[in-house]
Amino acid sequence: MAGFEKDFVTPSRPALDWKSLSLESPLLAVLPESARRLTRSLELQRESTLFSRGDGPQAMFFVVSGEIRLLRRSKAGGEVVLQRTRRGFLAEASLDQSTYHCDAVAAEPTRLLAIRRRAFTDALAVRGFRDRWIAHLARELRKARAHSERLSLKTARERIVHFIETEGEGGMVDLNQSKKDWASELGLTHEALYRTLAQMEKRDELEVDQSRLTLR
Amino acid sequence: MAGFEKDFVTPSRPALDWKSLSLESPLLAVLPESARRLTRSLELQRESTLFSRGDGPQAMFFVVSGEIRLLRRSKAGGEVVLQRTRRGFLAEASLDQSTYHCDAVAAEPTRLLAIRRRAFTDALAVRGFRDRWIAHLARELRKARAHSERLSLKTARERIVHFIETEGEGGMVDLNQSKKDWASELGLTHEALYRTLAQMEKRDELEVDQSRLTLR
DNA sequence: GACGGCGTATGATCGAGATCATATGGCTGG
DNA sequence: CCAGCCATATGATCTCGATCATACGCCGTC
Repeated sequence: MAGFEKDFVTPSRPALDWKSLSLESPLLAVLPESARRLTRSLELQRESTLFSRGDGPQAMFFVVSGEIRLLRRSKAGGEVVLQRTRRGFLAEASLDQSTYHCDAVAAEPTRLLAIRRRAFTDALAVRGFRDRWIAHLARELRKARAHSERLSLKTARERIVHFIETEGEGGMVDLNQSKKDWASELGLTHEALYRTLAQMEKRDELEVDQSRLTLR
Repeated sequence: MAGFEKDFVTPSRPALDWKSLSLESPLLAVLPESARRLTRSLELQRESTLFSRGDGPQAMFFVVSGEIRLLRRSKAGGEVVLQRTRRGFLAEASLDQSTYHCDAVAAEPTRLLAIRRRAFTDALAVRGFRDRWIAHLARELRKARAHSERLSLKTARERIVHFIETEGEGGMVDLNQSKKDWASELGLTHEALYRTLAQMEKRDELEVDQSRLTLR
């Protein structure tokens, strides 16, 4: 755990900037002061381990930048990615597990917040925070299920349309990521995405203006 | 809403069998008595609508049998499935929405429970139930994310391995569904699944014994 | 006991996307 | 200012899974 325990007993450290963190996530904005006091920032290098299977969860993590992957390694040496998190809470389900069931590894240099577990569960006793946490989980769940449904569509065109219909407003979305990243979110290679976008544009099914996509 | 409102004011109806419902879901097992009293059973025919976009949520639904699909219809007539639910809570995120953002339609004859919304949110104030609801959401979220991750794998073989590694125990799973249903969960046609299983078995990568799959 | 429906299984063919390759423009850091 | 990196973009080829077809065995029904 990379000397993680020590961080909480170290008396004083550079104060976190909760103003700007609040912009990262509405949930951080309402995190009670008592929990904020027991929150620390940490940085991980590429490939370094945040926690391992069997560890007891000590904290709730929030990825500020970079990427954490949850993975399960089989004896055969194969590894399977359970989840990738780039910005957002990590392993929300770990709160009520006595040990982690997977490993967490930084896929690139990553900055995250660690909210002491006990402080976080105490925060959940606070009505306002708890309600938002429930709402957060429910929203993430809806998003994840829509994502699954999208990935089970077979053609690039269908996935694109599904994305615009579900993530957009009245047949229009503004991508807030590169097309390359979008391609991987859609479970496609970037080549396939570029091609399909070009084709749909030629057929007048879609209008592409930078990162703004409009369905016809 | 299929005369749904009326159900709650009708004074007495055949009592629900909470014993057997509790076996369906551990959450139903701990649903407080006050909420149980405001729970009704309903049956929907194939193609009939449970609720429509713009309706205010009146209840939390639990699908007992059959299938409900949440879908968004575009003006162009295209429809996009956001989620399919066969057994389990439906649209957990609807609790804190003032109106539904999608339609809900029965894909086949479906039996479900409707827990009056107010009764459900009141139940969430009860500590024991709330904690379990949070745990439920977190677990479903983990499952949904693992599912997405699996669907973003490109080959049938990889998806099968991912499934066994994540859903199974020590490289072994017991499917509790037909291979055909499993194929659709994996985002494959059943033909592709049968073929890949046969191939993996021939190569001694996998042992298939009825619904029991063991990875080597 | 015949029939129909469904899950299981495999063969043949086709096509969409993966893969590999190449090119261009923009941004950044030395 | 140039070199290098990355997102964008498109061409050529190949592969895996989708699709269509056929068959078998099980089970419940009439």
